[in-house]
Amino acid sequence: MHASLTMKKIAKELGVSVSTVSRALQNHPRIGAQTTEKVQKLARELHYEPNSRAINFKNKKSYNIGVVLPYLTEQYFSIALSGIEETLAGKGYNMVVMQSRNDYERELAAISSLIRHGVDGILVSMASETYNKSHFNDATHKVPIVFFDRVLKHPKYGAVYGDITKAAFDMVQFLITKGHQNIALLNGPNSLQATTEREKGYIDALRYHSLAINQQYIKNLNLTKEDTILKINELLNLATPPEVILAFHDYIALDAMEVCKQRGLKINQDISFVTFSNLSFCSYLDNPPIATVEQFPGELGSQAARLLLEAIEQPETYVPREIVIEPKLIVR
Amino acid sequence: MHASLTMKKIAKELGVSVSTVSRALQNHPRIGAQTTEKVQKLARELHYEPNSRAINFKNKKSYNIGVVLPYLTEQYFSIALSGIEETLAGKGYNMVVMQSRNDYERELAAISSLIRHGVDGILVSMASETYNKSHFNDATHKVPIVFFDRVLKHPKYGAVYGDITKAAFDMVQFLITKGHQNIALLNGPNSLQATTEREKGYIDALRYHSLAINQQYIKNLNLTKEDTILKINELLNLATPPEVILAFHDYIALDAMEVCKQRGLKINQDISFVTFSNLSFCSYLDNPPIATVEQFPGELGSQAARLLLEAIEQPETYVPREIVIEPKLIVR
DNA sequence: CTGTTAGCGCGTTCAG
DNA sequence: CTGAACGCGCTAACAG
Repeated sequence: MHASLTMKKIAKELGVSVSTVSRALQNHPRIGAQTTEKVQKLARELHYEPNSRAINFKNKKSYNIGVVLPYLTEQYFSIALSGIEETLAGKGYNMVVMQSRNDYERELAAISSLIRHGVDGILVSMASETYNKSHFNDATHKVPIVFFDRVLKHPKYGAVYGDITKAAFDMVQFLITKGHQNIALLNGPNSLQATTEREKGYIDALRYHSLAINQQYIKNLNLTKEDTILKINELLNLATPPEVILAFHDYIALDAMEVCKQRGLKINQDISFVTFSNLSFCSYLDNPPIATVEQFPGELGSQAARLLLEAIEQPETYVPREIVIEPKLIVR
Repeated sequence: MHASLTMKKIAKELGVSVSTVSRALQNHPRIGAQTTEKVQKLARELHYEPNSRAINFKNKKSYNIGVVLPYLTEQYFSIALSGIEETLAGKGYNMVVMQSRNDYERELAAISSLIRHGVDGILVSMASETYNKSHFNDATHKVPIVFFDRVLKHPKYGAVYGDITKAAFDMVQFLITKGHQNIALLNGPNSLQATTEREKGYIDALRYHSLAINQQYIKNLNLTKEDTILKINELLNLATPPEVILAFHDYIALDAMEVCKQRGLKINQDISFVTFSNLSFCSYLDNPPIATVEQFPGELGSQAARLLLEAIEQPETYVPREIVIEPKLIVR
């Protein structure tokens, strides 16, 4: 770690002014050819690199984007993150990542930390425990915010998400046409917008096919394994247990499957599962969920990043808007 | 996005000097109680927040740490990343993440981008395609570098990694005592230090138990699925195919298992697998690898972060060193 | 073509 | 107790 080499030093060395050095380094046309050459030569020899902190300071930009999401160890989010990184990198931005762990306080702390660290904008996938949303309002006075996947729908914010209602509708319809009638829903927590939408699609499809809605078939989960075990047992204990279960995502399905197996049920025979995420390892299972909804998390992240960059780079013309990514039903 | 609120404005508003505002905001003892109160009150009302870019600039610190790793969608790395994030967050640092995708050029670009963005230090898990290491040398003149997991062993760099030789030795010994003799190794690429170490442990254990080394049982993979399929087929086509296969990591084992199944072999009966990572979803498999090595990636990341913070915060006393995390054999 | 000056926002030293 | 002045490194408007 050398003592930092500044333009000042190379200016003194060459007996020219700092601004001449500055201009020579950026090939300013109004600088003499041999002066420019002389400066660039010495800069190269000394391995001069401009101090990015000074430049950021002057430009009021850091070219850093904050990302706040529940867990980066969840494959779904890590794929989204990968999409974000790719898009940002292409535009010269870097990505600062923080996990909320689905906790409101942590989400709050993450956002304020990012702002204090001087990011140019923030991408957020909301924590499931976030009921009070005022911190987003505070933050957006400082930097633009765009939501992805777990979004807050409000004209003030950009948002990129999948059409969960349609996905749920399509999924249930598919199950009905396959002859299933007793279809249960292991849904997410109430705090997530998608939970309501998923339930709506589920109910709409049943109604559309003139099937009764059984409220006992609808369970909201808090995303802990314990709760999943509790709720799947409640379903299995019903007088008429479901034949198919729509699970919020693959890990919920896996935990529920375990319980079924322990109770002597054969997966995809006595009971089947379908899910709302399409994680790669499911293809390695002997009895994977029979259908799943691909939500294209990478695309989600990428589009959100693009929207945020627009907000940052064209603030005058930018209008917060929502982008909907069509999910795709995949039958295995 | 408001026009930025600076100390200057609140100073003018109150008819005091900027330095008074500065001092009042940090509760400087030599400022009058009511002045301090007055300043802090207005600052609160106006939601004043110090401009971190200015502070970073002055302090020559960004409190940002760069992390470069192959793929953040690989669970192993995302767990490491999670450990890094947690440790850094506790010390007020944020984490800037970039993927090398195992590509040398991308790794190079990532490191130089991070330096240009002004990070205070860099954590690296090397790309498998990185044969030329000079960029690390260049980079470390600007900021400290600490390696984790896929390390470059050199006195100049800090490094945190698992004792792969011992892990491989223990694993093979376990298999031998279980009565296995024909043990093959689906190893990583040659560019990774761990590949050599794993092979050494494997060979040492066989020798220790006076078993012959069969070079045909040792395969190096380039981590593509195609190559895995190729090499497992080569093993299965041998006159005496192996009974057990040590796989570099779980995804390699899964791909290899697929091939075995297609060829009519029963997993854990005709042929068994053991692996060098312990990914959560394996517990959901009907026939998971019979044993695995837990390498504690979160701990690896966390320790590397701690080491790097030491390098950053106590540069005078810091001496680059290596920290070895003992892997643990897990029998299922 | 090049040097001087000013300023970005903040902390700190030096005066008073 | 408080203000003025300076400097961090770089860029750019303003003078020559």
